[in-house]
Amino acid sequence: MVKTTKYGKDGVKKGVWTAEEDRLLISYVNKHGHPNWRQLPKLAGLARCGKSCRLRWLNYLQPNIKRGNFTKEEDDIILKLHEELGNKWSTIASKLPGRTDNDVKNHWHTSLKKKSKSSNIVSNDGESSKGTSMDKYNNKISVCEPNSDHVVVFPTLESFSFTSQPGNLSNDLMCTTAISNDLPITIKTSPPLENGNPNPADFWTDPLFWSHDVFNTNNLESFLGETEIVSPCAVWSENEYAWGCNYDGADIFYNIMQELPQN
DNA sequence: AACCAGCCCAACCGCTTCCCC
DNA sequence: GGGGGAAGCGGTTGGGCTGGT
Repeated sequence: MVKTTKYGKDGVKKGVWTAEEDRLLISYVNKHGHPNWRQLPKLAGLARCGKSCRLRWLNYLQPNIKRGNFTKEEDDIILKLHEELGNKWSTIASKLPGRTDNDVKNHWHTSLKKKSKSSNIVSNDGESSKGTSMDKYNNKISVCEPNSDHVVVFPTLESFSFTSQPGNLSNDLMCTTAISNDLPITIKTSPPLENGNPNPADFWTDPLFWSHDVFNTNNLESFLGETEIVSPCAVWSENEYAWGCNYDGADIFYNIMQELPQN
């Protein structure tokens, strides 16, 4: 940013706005509106370009601008919409009253991008999205279905077994998830296999690999004979693990979970 | 207290889209 | 249809702030 005041070769002022400039801009727009931004600075007595005036008004001076920290709800909306729309900041901002595209964009780059990175899902068509996090210290996995508000929280996560190194995919990569609550969740698990181990290669490519619906933990119990789901798991990178699940009839997700730091 | 690194965010730049003639 | 000007949009910059050493 040009925070110290500078002048362009055409005499146009750049840099941080002074209180007096703000006052002039507010006063003019309140009286006349802004039918023509290019003409506005001349008429308002400002040594700025129209673009600069427009930006200052839209991002800072117009009424009902909300300042201060983003709420958890706003964060969730941004994360969800960014997943659906990508960097369509103005569209995302339009869903958040009082927030500007610049606000949303800055907030994304300074805060949400990291959050988003720590909870990626890779779907079976190879595209990345977000929504899964693992907190093994608090025994929780959360799964957020792309393109919906639906979040499933697996309430207990009793054991993990990661036996391979980052980048490896082999038959000894297993994730054991024990569910004890009677929750209305749907999970597809791998069918019993001849050798007892799923093939991790299929895990990445075969959408039919997971074939059994389980509608609650009672069904799960009757299906598996025990309240334990064993699914293939890959060590994706340091502190990141991948596993697969499916619920509510949605397509197979290959979830990348980041191990959260212990509090 | 001084220095440094990383973060935050206001503002700019350049490209795209829209709209009017 | 197309040319030009205005507005909109997203990427990027960099000064100030803050927390750590």
